[in-house]
Amino acid sequence: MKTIHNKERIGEYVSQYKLDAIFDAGTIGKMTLLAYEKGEAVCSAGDQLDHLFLLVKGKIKVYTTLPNGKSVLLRFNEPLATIGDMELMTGYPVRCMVESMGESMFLALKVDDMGDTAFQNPGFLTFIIKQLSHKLYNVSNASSLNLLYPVENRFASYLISITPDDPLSPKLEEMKTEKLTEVAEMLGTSYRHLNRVITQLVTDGIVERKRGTIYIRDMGRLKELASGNLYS
Amino acid sequence: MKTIHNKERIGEYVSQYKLDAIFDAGTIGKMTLLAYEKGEAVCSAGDQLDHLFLLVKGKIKVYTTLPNGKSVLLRFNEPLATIGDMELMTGYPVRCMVESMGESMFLALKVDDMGDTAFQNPGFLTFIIKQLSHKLYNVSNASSLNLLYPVENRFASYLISITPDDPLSPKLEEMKTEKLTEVAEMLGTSYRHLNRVITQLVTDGIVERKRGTIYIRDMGRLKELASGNLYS
DNA sequence: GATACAATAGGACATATGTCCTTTTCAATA
DNA sequence: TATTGAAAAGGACATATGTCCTATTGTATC
Repeated sequence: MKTIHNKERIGEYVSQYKLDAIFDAGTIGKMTLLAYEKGEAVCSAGDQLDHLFLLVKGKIKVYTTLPNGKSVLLRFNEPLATIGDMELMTGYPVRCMVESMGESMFLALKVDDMGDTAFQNPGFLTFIIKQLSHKLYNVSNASSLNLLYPVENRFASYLISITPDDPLSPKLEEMKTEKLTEVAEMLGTSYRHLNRVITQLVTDGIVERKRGTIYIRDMGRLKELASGNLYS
Repeated sequence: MKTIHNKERIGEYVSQYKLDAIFDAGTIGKMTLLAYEKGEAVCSAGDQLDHLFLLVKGKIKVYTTLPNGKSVLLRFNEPLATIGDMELMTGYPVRCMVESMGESMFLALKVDDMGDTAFQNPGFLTFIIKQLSHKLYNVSNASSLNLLYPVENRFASYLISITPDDPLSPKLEEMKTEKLTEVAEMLGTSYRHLNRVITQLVTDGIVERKRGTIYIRDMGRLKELASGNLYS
C-alpha cells in the first residue's frame, strides 16, 4: 500500500463521485488517497478498523476464510463502494478479507477525524444505509442461491450476470477461462466440479469452449437454467 | 392481522424499547399496533412495502422462497427488530417472507407519515444502520457456514448457539425434537438428512436422544465439531 | 392392555460434489 | 519441428445429501 500525496487527485475523485454532497469540506480535507497493488490485502479478518475506505478505482474481492481453511467469495465490488461501514458503525471486528484485484485506489478517512460531524449528518448516514442495504440484498440473494441450487444453475446465473447485455453481440459472449478457479470459489464449489458442469453444458450445446474462452450458444436455455435468479 | 386500537399499549412498548429516543413524538403518535397470529404472513416476496414494522413482541422467522419451490430460513428475529428497513430505504421490492411464529405484535409506521423528519433524524438513521449491520453480519456469517461446512458441523454450531450457557446445568441441555423439520430448513437441508446426522452424533456418544428431546452429552466434542463457528 | 392414528425414524437408492491423481493441451524455447 | 514444463481438463472413487417409501414409536381412545 502506498499513500499518494496528491490533493488534486483526491479532489477529482471527490467530484467524480459527488462525495462533497456526503462529507463536509473539513472531512474531505482529511481524506488520504491510498493505492493498493494486485493481490494486496486491504483488510483481514480480526483487524480493528480505524478507517472508513471508499473504493474509487479498481476492483476488489471480498471473501471469508474459515477455520477449516476454505474460503468463500462473498462479492466483488467496484467504485463507489465502502469498506468498513458495518464495522465502524457497530464495533464488530472485521470478518472478511478484502483484496485488491488489480491496482486499486481508496479514499481513506480516519474515524477520529470524522468526529461527531459525520454521525450527525443525515446525508452521510443515508449514504451508509444505502451501502449496507445493497450489501445485505446481494449477500442474502447469493446465500439462498448457493444453498438451494446445484452448481449448474448457479453457474448459469453467474454467466448471465457477467454477460453485458449488448444487443450488438446477442448470442456470443465470452469469458476468460483463466479465472475459472476464482469463479469456482465464488460459487462455493471446486474447480474440478465446475469443470464437470461446464463440460455438461457444452454437451448440451448451451455453451461452447474454445481456446480458454466460453461462448454462450443458447441464451434461452441458459436463462431457463438460471430460472430467473441472477446474482447481483 | 388485527389492529389494536390502544394508545396506552403503544406507549408501553415505546418506553420499553426506548423508541422515544429514535422517533419524535409526532411520529410516535401515528404508530399503529398490529397483532399477528401464529403462522400469519407479515409480508411476502413481491410486496411493495409502505410501512416500517417494529417487532415488539413475539418471534418471527424470515425466509426466502425460490422459483424451484424450496425455501431457506434466513434468520429468526425477536424484539426489537425491524422489518422493511432495507426496502424502504432503497426501494427494492420485498424478497423475503416474514412469518409470525406465535402471536406477535408490531408497531407499524406508514412511510408517508414519517415524512422527511425521520430521514433527517440522525438518531433514526443510526438506529436503521445498526439494524442493517446486524442483519448483514448474521446473513454473511450463516451464508459462509452453510456453504463450507457439512450439516454435521452446522448442526453442532446450531445446537451450541441455542443452548443457554447456564452453569447450573452444564452438560445436559435439551431441544424439542418437534421442531427438527424447521431446524433442517434453517440449516438448508432435509429432515431426512438431519436425522441421519443426529443418529451419527448419537452413535459417537456426543448427544443422546430420548422421548423427543436431545441431550448434549459431550459438549467438548460438540464444540470441536462446531470448530468455533457459531450462528448468531 | 389392545387398537389405531399420527409423529418420528430409518432403509435404499440416486444425485451432487469433493479429492486425488493422470492425461491432455498449449505455448515457449531450443 | 521437437522438447518440455505449466496450465487446463478429465477419470476414478469417496462422501454428502436428496427423494421416496417403509418401519417403528408414541399416544390417545376404547
